[in-house]
Amino acid sequence: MSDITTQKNVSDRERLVKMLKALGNPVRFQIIQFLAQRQVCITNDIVRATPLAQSTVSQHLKVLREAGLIKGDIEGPATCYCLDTDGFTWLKQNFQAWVPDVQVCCPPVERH
Amino acid sequence: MSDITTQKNVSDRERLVKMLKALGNPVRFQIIQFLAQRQVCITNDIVRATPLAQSTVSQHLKVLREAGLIKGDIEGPATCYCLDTDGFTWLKQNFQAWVPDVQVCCPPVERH
DNA sequence: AAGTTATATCGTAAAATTACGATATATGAG
DNA sequence: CTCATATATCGTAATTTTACGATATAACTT
Repeated sequence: MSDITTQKNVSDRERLVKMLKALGNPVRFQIIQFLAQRQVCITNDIVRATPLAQSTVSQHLKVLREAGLIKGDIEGPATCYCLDTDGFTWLKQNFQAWVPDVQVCCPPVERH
Repeated sequence: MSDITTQKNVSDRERLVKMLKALGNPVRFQIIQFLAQRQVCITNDIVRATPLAQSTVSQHLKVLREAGLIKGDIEGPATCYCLDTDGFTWLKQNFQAWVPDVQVCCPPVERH
């Protein structure tokens, strides 16, 4: 309990950090934007909206899935992706809770 | 303009993604938490609150600085760090704006 | 001036991420 | 059954990130 890596709410914090990490990549961030706009689409729609190889997109989708940001339902030969409602609700709440609201910062301090 | 990597607001999006990436690392996230709690402290306070080497912490601080999340003022021989007010205000606003608010997701769709 | 403290940067090793092509699997069409 | 389509996974190369020790710099102390 002496350093900042041993605290309470570890699993919540880890979940949040995992989500932020997943979003902190330009390709994945834009896949989320694309999915938010399209609501529902299959993998191939995302691949075609991208300059990347299908396997690369599939890998990014896996990261987003494992972060709890998207859900994929198998529909016949394709996989139908959409945003994970619960995941995003949780993210928005916890982002507000964990990421500091800064009011005043860097007051002039005297250090001796 | 045909794929999702060519859109408007690129620099805002890039700035947001850069911030999310910076936060999407457990060490850096906890440095932010630590700074939010302590308001102001020098590098060595953070190093001592951490199991990591000084150079490693310094490197993480650089990432946070370059993402616009913290500011460092040189005070004598030490550097005095605090959260970047403007950066966090911008982040919170743009997170709300860019990260989708999901209401309904995955309606049952018929695919032919 | 010499020693101490605080920190950033450099060089580098190890690990993780990102991207690709190839492949395996599964579904639907003919 | 065969072919086409859709996608996940595997193997792998290139790049980036993460971490460390060593070093350079800068400011106080004595």
